[in-house]
Amino acid sequence: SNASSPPRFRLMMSDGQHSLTSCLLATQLNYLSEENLLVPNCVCLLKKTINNTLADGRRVVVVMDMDILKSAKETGGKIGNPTPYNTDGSFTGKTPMKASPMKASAIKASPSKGLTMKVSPMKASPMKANSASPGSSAKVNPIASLNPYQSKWTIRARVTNKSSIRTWSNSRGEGKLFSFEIVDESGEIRITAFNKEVDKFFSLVEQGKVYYISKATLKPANKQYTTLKNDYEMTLHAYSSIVPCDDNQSIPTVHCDFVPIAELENRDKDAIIDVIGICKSAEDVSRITTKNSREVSKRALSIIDETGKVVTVTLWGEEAENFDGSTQPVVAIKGARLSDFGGRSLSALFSSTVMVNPDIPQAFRLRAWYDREGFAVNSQSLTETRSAGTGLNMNWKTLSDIKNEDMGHGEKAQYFSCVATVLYIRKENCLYQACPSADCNKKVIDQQNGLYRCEKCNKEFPNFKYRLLLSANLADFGDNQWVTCFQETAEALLGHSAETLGHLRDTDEAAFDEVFQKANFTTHIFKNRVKLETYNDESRVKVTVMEVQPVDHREYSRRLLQNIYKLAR
DNA sequence: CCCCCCCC
Repeated sequence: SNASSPPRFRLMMSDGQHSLTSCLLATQLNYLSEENLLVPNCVCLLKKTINNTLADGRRVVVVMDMDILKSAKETGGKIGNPTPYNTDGSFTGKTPMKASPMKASAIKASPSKGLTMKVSPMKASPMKANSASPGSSAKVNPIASLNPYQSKWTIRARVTNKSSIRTWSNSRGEGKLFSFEIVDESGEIRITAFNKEVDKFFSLVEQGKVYYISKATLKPANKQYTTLKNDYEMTLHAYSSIVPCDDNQSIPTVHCDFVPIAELENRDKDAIIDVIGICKSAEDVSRITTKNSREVSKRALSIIDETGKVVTVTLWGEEAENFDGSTQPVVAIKGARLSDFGGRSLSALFSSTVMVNPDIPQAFRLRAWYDREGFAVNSQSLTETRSAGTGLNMNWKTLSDIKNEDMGHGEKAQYFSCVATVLYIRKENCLYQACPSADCNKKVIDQQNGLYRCEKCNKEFPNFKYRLLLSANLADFGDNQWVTCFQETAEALLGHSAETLGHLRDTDEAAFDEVFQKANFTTHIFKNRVKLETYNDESRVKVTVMEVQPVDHREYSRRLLQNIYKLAR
């Protein structure tokens, strides 16, 4: 080899009828090991290497691919006379080597004349375990044996994860693609189809089915983008072949290593894990804008398993849009990523497989457990959520609890949620004229000259804005409670803006009254702050409504059932 | 030839 160029190795090879002297790059030489003596097109004998890399005394019989021979030819190898060697490296003196009949195939030698080369393959031993399926002349190669230096192979594998069609547009062009993952007994690999191959193969390739696949291009996988255990990935091209296979008993189906939810606390951030649980509750789907200003749908689920722990899982895109959690299905995800958001949470990736009510024993076990007792367990979530959302980590109280538990008597204010019905809302003094400055809500003084003075801003304005400050009496089955609602919560309760109400009060008293009538006896979820306040030596518990939300009756009923269940045992 | 894995 030349010191200034990448090291090359001179090889002498023979297929039994022809011999070849070739130069290979060191990287190609790495393939010359026992593990890949697999491709039957050509039997070659590695006589010696100049470098010490393989100079460990071994003589290696290498079964190589046509493309290697071809590229070897182009890089300086030359076809010579037959020079057969025994597998121990000794010269037989005869031709050809142990030959089995097989139809000849041709290679084109570039650049000029076509060159036909007969091949008489020797059956390499690793192939025997994967002999051809009945009625097929194709030999089946293990996925693990594939590499870019051999192209004559056929694999038989099951589709474990199929993407939807995606388009791209960048400086290098635009197009569409889809990809899928396949598995056989030996390993797994990702396959990508572009443009025309998308049209040709997208509908043929189905999740879970088994296919014979051949004539695709292998290239190194970018490990940055894949968690599959393969150094290569596959690209389909015009001549690629994908043929459905019915004889699929031996091909493994998707295998999951489900991690119990409670166990997620001990796993590392960014771990890729499989998880299964009952979807206890699901958010509505929502649209968010990413940092790269892309719009995407998302939906968070809360899933629970036999450990009694709950974790939030986020689905994205179509998966989020199509998910229906209303029947509390079993959800299994292969390859979800563990994040540390909110303590511990999970996110589905593009490479994840999301299965709803999968036909697997773990799913049936979970279903039985949940319907029998799981629904009522005092579950704890690994994911702390600040928003109302799931209703799993809410501090639910009845109104009588406020008094019985002396809520708000401590140093800090306490927060609780309740389901309660409006008994009465005071109309009197519910609206005030406030400073029109954006961040100031101070009550203004009517100067009676068309101007309104704000003491806080120390300014006079020709206008004011209406703001709401409601006193309302709420009741549940056990007690009632006076609460205060400021602007936003008051607007939510009354269903009108402060501005509208102010205008109504000034112009149409009957309509104004009706708004209050309508709000009476409505039931909501109230999220409240409670604090004991002392004014003029008189202490009273003050409850302020922070949020008013509609009752999710399904979720509320479940909670009631759960409470009944707890009382009953 | 893609390679986006996001948000709170």
